[in-house]
Amino acid sequence: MPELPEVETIRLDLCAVLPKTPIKEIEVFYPRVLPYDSLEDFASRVQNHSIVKIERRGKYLLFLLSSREYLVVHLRMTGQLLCFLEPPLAPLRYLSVRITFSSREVLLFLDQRKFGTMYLCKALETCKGVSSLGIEPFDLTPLQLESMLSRRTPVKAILLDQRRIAGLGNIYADEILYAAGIHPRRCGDSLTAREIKYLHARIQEVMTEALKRKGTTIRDYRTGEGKQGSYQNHLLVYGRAKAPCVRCETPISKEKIGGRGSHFCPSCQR
DNA sequence: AGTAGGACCTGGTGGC
DNA sequence: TGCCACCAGGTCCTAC
Repeated sequence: MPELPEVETIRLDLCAVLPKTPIKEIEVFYPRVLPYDSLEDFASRVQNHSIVKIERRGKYLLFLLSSREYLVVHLRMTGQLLCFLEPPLAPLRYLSVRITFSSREVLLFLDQRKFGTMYLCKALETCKGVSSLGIEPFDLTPLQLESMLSRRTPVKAILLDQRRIAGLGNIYADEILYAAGIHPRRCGDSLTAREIKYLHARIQEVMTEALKRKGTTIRDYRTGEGKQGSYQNHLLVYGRAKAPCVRCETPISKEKIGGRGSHFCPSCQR
């Protein structure tokens, strides 16, 4: 689920509410949430340390601990992070991890599909997943985009490749390409300089708007405050297969491109 | 270097 | 209504 605007929204919300007090206890209810660390090692390295800062790279959340280690979290498809002042009384479905602070607040990691992961790392440069991430969309220059596109690969696959651009996912890739009027199957090296410049601007525009609206809630995504985002009300192609294009009324197509369901207007996107 | 497919999971939806 | 195949916002791995 969560792409850059969603993860950034969660980060901002958690920055406002997460306590600065030490972590008293960390309970793991689904062991595979920790792909690299043993439960004991993980708990002992987190316990008694506080969260100093929350950063983000691509779709990863990075909790800097007072031990100088990073607690790295990836929400994958259905992960949620919610902070409560008091631990909820009723047992929660899909609870993967519960972090309890010495001031009694709790941070819950809920994950219906259980794809989400958590691990510790000493330095981001050597951190699995994070170290190979590409450029943040907001830092991307038109020139960098041009060099990424100079290959015989569908432009959609290039936008989704986290080693190139970090943070774009399936929803926003479809929306960006629609806004840019570019067919997702076009090879990167077929784009003109003018198209690349326009595409670059649409990346910035869609990401800015999605962030402003605190992300897209299709089903599971919630902000750090447990609320829905609202960009789903502004989607023009994603999830609109067979519905009329808002510009030309041609039915929106849906095809598998680069292994992902891709929505586009066969008339507006060439 | 590329891409296609399967794996990891659970649950909602659409078709019959 | 009931069942089942298929699909889902992400990433990693293997095989071609």
